Amino acid sequence: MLSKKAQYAFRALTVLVEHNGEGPLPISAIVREQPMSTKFLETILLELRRGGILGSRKGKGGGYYLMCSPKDVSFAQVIRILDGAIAPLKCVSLNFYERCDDCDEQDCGLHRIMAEVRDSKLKVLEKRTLADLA
Amino acid sequence: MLSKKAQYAFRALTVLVEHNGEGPLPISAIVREQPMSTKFLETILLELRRGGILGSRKGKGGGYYLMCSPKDVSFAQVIRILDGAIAPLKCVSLNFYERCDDCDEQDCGLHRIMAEVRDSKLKVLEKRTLADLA
DNA sequence: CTAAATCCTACAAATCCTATGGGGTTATAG
DNA sequence: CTATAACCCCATAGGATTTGTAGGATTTAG
Repeated sequence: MLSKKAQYAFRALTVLVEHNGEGPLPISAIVREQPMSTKFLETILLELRRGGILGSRKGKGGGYYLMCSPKDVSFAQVIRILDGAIAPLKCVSLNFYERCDDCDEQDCGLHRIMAEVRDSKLKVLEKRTLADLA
Repeated sequence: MLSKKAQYAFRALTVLVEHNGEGPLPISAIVREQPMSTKFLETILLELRRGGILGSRKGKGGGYYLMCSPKDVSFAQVIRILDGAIAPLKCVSLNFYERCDDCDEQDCGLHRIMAEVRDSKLKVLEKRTLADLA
């Protein structure tokens, strides 16, 4: 399940996509279009900035803006920044791999099938981009 | 992400599949093959029984057994019993639907794409069965 | 009757998610 | 230069969920 954080992120990104190219958009303006906790959104946008998806400008007239064209930011990127692994198990995650203590990974049926699930999710989440939010 | 509960469930089900047809298998025997907390597993097997996947027999010589042939129990069934929704959002869940307060569902980009993710997960999870665990 | 099992409910412990608070820093306008 | 608007950062509170445990009740075989 997507966390609230990721859900809010997509709502905020929708607004940023709509205003893409108009220069930095302050949090207050985002919240005006998509009502949510300003403070919580602040931490989310910060994470997206650290994740390289957003840029920011400080001070008066500042705000957040997309670093790339919407069509170049996949859903997978956004979800990984905010929720971490897309795979249903750490031991089949491409980006957040952790060894599994209980199975030998080569000969584990669960492992094999969860890798299939991972791939089928990624097929959608890497194809879909912020441009599809509109 | 799969919960520990679901992971333990699949490990236990693997054992039950291997011993399918041999009559009831007690928890103690399952734990001997797949080490884990006996008590925790007890609650898990109980849920699987209530979910209709397992049957049980009480008393001496009792234990748990599969209600159907392994090939007739999909991963989706197991996951729904233990973890609930497979969809990444309640508002696109087939079995655990809840209305979404923040979007109008018809015209929500996130909604649309998460439904795609749900479908791609289900395509794998409904096809794969306990028979694939071996 | 006794031992081996499941059944059931409540709860304890730990972790994670959600959200808030407060102060600090930076940049612009005037 | 000052006021103000805005992002930056961290700590933490509160709640929800997950994970695991305890203890007793019930059932069945021998």
